[in-house]
Amino acid sequence: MSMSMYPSDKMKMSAPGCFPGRYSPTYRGPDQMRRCMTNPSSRLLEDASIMCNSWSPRTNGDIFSGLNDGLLSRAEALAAVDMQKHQSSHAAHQQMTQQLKHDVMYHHSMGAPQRPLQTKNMFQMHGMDNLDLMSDPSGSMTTLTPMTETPISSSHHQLHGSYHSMNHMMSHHHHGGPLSGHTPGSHHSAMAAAVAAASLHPDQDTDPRELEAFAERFKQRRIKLGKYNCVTQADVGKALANLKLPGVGALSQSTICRFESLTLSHNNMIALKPILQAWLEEAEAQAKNKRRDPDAPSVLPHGEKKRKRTSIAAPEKRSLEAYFAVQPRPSGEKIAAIAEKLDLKKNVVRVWFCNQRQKQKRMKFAAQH
DNA sequence: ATGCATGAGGT
DNA sequence: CCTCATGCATA
Repeated sequence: MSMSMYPSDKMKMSAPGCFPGRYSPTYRGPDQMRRCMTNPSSRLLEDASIMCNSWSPRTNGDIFSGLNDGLLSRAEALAAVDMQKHQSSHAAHQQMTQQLKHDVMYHHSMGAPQRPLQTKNMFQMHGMDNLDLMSDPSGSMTTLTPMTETPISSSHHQLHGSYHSMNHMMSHHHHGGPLSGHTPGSHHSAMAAAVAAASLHPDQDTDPRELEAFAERFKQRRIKLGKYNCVTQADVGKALANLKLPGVGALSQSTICRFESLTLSHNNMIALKPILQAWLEEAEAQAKNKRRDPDAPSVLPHGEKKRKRTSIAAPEKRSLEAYFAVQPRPSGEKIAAIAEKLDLKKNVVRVWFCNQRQKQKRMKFAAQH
């Protein structure tokens, strides 16, 4: 691997045609605008007590400890402040707002085994590993332009991360800091030129600014490509499977969108960049001489159980944020207490905290770069 | 564009 | 039970 300042993080790959892709054929999304109005909720005070009760001493004096610059953090801080203010005055009349707790969710019988193309990295940012794709002799880059449904046999490939705990100093940082070095234990990657080329300049690839610039360029060029056809984020995701890069399968619209908007973790951005870059180059090349035919109908397969998304109401959400500001990682018991208090399922609360942490991490990183 | 969820790999 | 990469569903 080119640089492994981090243990792990290889792209695990195996058989090429991997990846069961399942896309919602229904997607076609217009977008919406920002929303969310706030409603007052006096439940905050009570909520606070959950956290305040047996609380670890360290967070006492300063509820801001551990918080930082993220926008989210600021919001949380405000929530925490608000809640403290009320703590004394308080008038907690809980409205048991419990809108129907929509915790409904039929569990879909997963129809698609998803095999994440995961770069198993860990450790906080600083990480800058790249995936190292192995070469693929058959590297026939075939159609990758927006096409429709590719009958990808859902063969999973089990990728696995072999970690090598290497020295991972956190040098690098900022643009310009040529870090390089890295004895590439990696070898043979003489495949997709773009990918290979990309890995030559780790610095540039890991530099937040470079990533940002690339994401922007990517978006513009992606849109240009479509012109009359319109290459959507979903198209790109699907097309990736056609770019037969080892270990690289399709991705969802969500991921492409997040890449473009830089809402992925730093490591994730780094891992995806070479792949998207390879696609972009190939797509533009194809666009030159070819023209894509209007695909075939993919139509939605069958009626499987649809997963229902739980929706946490604004008041509850604010309470959660307040708790989070005080303790981002509540214990199982606390989670249970919070869940009960808010009349939410414990798992919903647990997941909310997990997601909140991921989000906060991204924001912290973004804020410092 | 994003919120909530799943799953793999770890601890 | 966590973190991470991702995805489905939805606003």
